[in-house]
Amino acid sequence: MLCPDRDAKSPRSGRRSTGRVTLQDVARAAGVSPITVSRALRGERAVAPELVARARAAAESLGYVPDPAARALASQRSSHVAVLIPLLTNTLFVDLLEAVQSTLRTGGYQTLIGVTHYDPHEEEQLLREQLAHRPAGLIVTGFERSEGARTLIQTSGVPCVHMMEIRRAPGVYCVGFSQQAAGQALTEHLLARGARRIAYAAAQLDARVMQRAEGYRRALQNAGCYDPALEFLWPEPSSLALGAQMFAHIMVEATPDAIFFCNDDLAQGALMAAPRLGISVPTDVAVAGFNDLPASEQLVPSLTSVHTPRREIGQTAAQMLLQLMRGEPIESECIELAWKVVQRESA
Amino acid sequence: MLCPDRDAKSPRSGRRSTGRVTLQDVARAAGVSPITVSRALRGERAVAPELVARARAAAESLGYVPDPAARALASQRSSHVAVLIPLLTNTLFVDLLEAVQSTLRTGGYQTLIGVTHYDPHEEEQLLREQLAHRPAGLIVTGFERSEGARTLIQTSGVPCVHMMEIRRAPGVYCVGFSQQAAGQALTEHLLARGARRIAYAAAQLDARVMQRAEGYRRALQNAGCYDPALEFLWPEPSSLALGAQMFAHIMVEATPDAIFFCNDDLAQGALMAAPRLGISVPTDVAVAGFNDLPASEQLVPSLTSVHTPRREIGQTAAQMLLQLMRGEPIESECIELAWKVVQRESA
DNA sequence: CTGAAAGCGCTAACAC
DNA sequence: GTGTTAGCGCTTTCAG
Repeated sequence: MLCPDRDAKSPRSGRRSTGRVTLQDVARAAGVSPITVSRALRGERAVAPELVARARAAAESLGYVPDPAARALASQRSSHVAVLIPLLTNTLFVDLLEAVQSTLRTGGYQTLIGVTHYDPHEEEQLLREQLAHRPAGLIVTGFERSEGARTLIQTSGVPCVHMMEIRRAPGVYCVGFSQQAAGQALTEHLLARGARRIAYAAAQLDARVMQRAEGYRRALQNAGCYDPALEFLWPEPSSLALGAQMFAHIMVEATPDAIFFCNDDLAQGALMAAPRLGISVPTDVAVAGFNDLPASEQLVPSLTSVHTPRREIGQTAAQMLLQLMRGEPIESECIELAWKVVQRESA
Repeated sequence: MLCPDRDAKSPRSGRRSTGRVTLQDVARAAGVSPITVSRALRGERAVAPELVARARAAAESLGYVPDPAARALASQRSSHVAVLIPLLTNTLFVDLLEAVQSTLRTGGYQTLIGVTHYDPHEEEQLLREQLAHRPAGLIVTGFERSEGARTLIQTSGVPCVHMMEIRRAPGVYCVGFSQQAAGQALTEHLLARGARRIAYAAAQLDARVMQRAEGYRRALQNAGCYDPALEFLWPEPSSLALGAQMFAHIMVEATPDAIFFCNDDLAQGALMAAPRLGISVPTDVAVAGFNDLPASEQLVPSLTSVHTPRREIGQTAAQMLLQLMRGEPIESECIELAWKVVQRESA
């Protein structure tokens, strides 16, 4: 079964034979040329249905598996997609990654992860490494990056899709939503519920956080109750513990009647810490995380959050990239997904 | 600067030139043969220091980046490492992944993720796909897998390191700790604190959960207070919500004086739900998650947990794999890392 | 619609 | 220590 006459033609036989079942072996078994098998298996160009069947059968019976390295070398394109995300410690990005990964897998692509830690320098370095591997595609988070990184992406010629933010520009592919609009909507929702002193609690301060802050500001300015003293922008990394800390600080310093936490971590930490802090959250304090806060609505009288379609963003971005990589036409370069404000009252 | 006489020797010139800077270009610039540059850059075999310097300089000035596909094809080994984990929704595995990924990166390897969803069939399928890419190494979680998967790993010849569990056997590489011993120690700790009716709350029921349960059982049997009615083994996937549900159920059905949750998720969910459930956790109820529960000790009088060195496991496993891939000698095939029981009293 | 030839860029094997 | 030669397994190009 194993390539009986593999060395028939090479005089200094089998010098580097790897024991792998090759296209050549399949071709011999199917009684056609290697290139025909290649085309048949890839479904590229037109091949007589009968030959396709024979090729497939032969490949199947020999257990043929194409060698990705050889394929990449010959075609100048690999089956890898590099995905760059800021952190793995934030469930938002993990959810995105998971959705991206599983969608790409169905398309036959492997996912290479890169964690930037919100560091432009590290992102650029990572991009350089990843692009050296000639990935078939690239998925990055947001638009905030170094000039060098931008150039690397552009000149690489590798199709790239941006997640989480949207920007309408020619040749820019993105899937996300308007962070600012979402922030504004959430704030308006709190206003509509009667809150007036709404604090904004943010950490990390990446681009998206600041866009949400801008939405918050506009909503309050429109309502005539913007107060800079209610903005708490802390640069350190977001975490549950920091959320608890900020919550304690804000409740004491600012006596707000609602708090808009810029993300889940902070909100969740605040909610969990509340009992210990002895701060009995008054009925009119709403805590608003930016996404879904699992199982924590019990801790406060009311909880407002914006449900953002994380998994859908990851999936849609991956699908768009698949189309790009396959050279298929794209309907829209920029897909804006819907989020919604969700209000939950404690039971 | 760009390969001036690239087509000098090929009659039907430039048929498929890719514009990439190749080893050939560097060799020309350095005035040596390609293979010498290759060896110099890889630090393989002995090359005259002077030539090494010239090669490096030329590579640097031309901006040469080795082509991984060509390298993989020629050498039959890629620079990819496949990492298989059960879930991305559990922080344990995310932490492991993060540690593995960053350690591998320092060694020049790329991480390919595979999520098995605790499904042996899916794992086998994934393994098949991943191994087709001839990864340089493989990292998997635990030892519980299908016979087919085991065979795939063995016959692939790809070095493989197991995380999280330990098993001393020739040719088996692993980094982890004894789940059973940890479970037993935690239970004994609770016993020492005076608890007698200790419930075991578990979900998912993978191998590691059951090993911890076995430790729990032994500790209670030794103490003469094992009661099967206190074991709650629910097969559904673990989550915060499930933790809340189990907590309510257990407190009503079993009136325990301590609960050993088999993992963080369940414990955290229980802690968060407690206030709403109206179950004022009595002073003598200890809730023990299996790992670190961030910022939640405030919710119960006392919290016992086992701190397992997740990041250290990931890092150590990756380091071991790096040694294996480089053909370096390994001191120990099986590394057992230390965990510790941590007791925190509410302030 | 099918095939022959020619590499993709690199490294293993062997000589010198 | 260095170079020569011959591929790794696939796909592109160009002819039929």
